Amino acid sequence: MPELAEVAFYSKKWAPGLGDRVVEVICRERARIYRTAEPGTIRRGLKGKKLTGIETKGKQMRFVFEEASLGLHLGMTGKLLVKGKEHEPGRHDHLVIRQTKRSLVFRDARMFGALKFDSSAEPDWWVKLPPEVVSRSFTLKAVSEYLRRRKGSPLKAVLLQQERFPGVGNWMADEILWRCRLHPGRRAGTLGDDEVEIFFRETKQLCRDALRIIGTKYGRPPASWLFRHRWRRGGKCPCDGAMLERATIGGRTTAWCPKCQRE
DNA sequence: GGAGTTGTTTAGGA
DNA sequence: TTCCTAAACAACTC
Repeated sequence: MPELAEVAFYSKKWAPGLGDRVVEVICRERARIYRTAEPGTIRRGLKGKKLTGIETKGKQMRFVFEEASLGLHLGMTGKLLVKGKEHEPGRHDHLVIRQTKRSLVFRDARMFGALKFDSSAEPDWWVKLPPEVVSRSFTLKAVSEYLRRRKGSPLKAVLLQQERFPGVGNWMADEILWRCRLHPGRRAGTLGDDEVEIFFRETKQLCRDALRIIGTKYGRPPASWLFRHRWRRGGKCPCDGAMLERATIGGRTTAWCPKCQRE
């Protein structure tokens, strides 16, 4: 489920644990989320440490402890919860961090999520993440160059590239292209300068809007967004009422309006 | 029972 | 080399 704004929202779920110390770490050892970090390392590295900070970049999260960083990606079905300090881990609770007053829980049914651990303050895997779409260093020039580099790819596939559009996922990509009135199957190299500029502007703006609406209180986007119509059978374009189309583009289910987003 | 799911990585082909 | 696509991962819902 989680894209940029949902990740921002979920990261705050563990905020009640800020300033409190880790008493015990429970890992479901064989869970696939440990493919990128040893459970033993995480257990030893976090025990006794105080949670001091929470950050997100795109779909990545980082929980900062004293002399330790825990990286966390929610994958497709990951969720963060806070439970009582005696919380008995459920079937999909693969990581439970017990503090003095509560348990911080990472729950993930499909286990596409992943963890990372480092005992330094600024681990490479965090520092080297690409600039956020809403930041100043996300520029028209960078987007324009990237579109040229991926000139043969459909726009939908390009927007899903985390190295350039960190945090953009399936529904956000559809929403951006719908706002731009660009067909998702359009090849990246065929855009004119004016279209590139619109693409750049709408990408940034949608990320801002999503963070505002979903990022802090998990609000529901207004009915004027494609979001509210894209999954419904017989969904209609909120702009002109035309029946939405659906197909696999860039390997993912894609919805668009055939009337305003012409090929 | 089968198809589909808001993500990422990797293998292999062009 | 570089870029692009499809498959694999796993569990749940419709």
